[in-house]
Amino acid sequence: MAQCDHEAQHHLAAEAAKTNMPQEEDIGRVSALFKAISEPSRLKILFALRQGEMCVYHIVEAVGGTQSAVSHQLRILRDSRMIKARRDGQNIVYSLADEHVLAVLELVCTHVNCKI
Amino acid sequence: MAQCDHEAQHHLAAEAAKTNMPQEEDIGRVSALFKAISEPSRLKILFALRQGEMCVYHIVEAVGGTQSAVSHQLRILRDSRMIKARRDGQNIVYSLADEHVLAVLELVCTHVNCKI
DNA sequence: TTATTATATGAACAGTTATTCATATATTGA
DNA sequence: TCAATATATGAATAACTGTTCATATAATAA
Repeated sequence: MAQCDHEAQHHLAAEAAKTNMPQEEDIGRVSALFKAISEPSRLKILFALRQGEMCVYHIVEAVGGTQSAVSHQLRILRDSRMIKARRDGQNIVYSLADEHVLAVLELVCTHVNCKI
Repeated sequence: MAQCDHEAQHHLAAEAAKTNMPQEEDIGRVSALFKAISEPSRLKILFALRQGEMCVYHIVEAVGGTQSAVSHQLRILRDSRMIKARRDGQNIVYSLADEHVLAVLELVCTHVNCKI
């Protein structure tokens, strides 16, 4: 049993936390979203797409790495709805899914004090 | 070579992306930050701490799991500066590091609610 | 149709990470 | 001092993830 000096206060907070804890499913969705943008290669792709939509070839040109690796990462970003894709002839053109993506990126950059 | 219909436009975007790509070090810092909050167990801890500061025992009460596992996750969150700790007698009391943490959580929750 | 180009994907391997278990450290009270 | 409590941590293991390689799919042109 906990015997801390703030037993009553912390217990209330813990109870409130349990009450307000998002559903397991939502926790999973949010963590999946964070996970999608927690790898340097994927983060670079997102930063690159701030400049506008690009097909795979130019994304590879912008971020480096092999076409295969970039394709795999694009798939993950797409599955987690960070980016969207449309076919245009032989090419698939990718772009950021919506303004929330950019907002999250910039907010976190502020948090870590890095200039973008 | 890329032969897409938007060669000129995409090439410009790719060049701009390379020019504006954050330093490798900053990419690493941002992705590390996302990684810290991309696991369900850590995310639950952050959601719990929205209710206010808590000692380890009550965090365990709020999010479940073993004391050891929670302590390991607290360490990761602390190292990545998502939470801060202070000793209070026998207890270590944890709280969210600053308002950015909450802001990021809520922004992403909004994003998830809008989409998916 | 076949050849070429652009992109995607399955499998395997290497590197990473979360949990458990046992134990260590630190504080308090007797 | 010793015992009890609260928290942290090292090691081991299992699960997960990113990349590479080879190949598949899809669109276009000849």
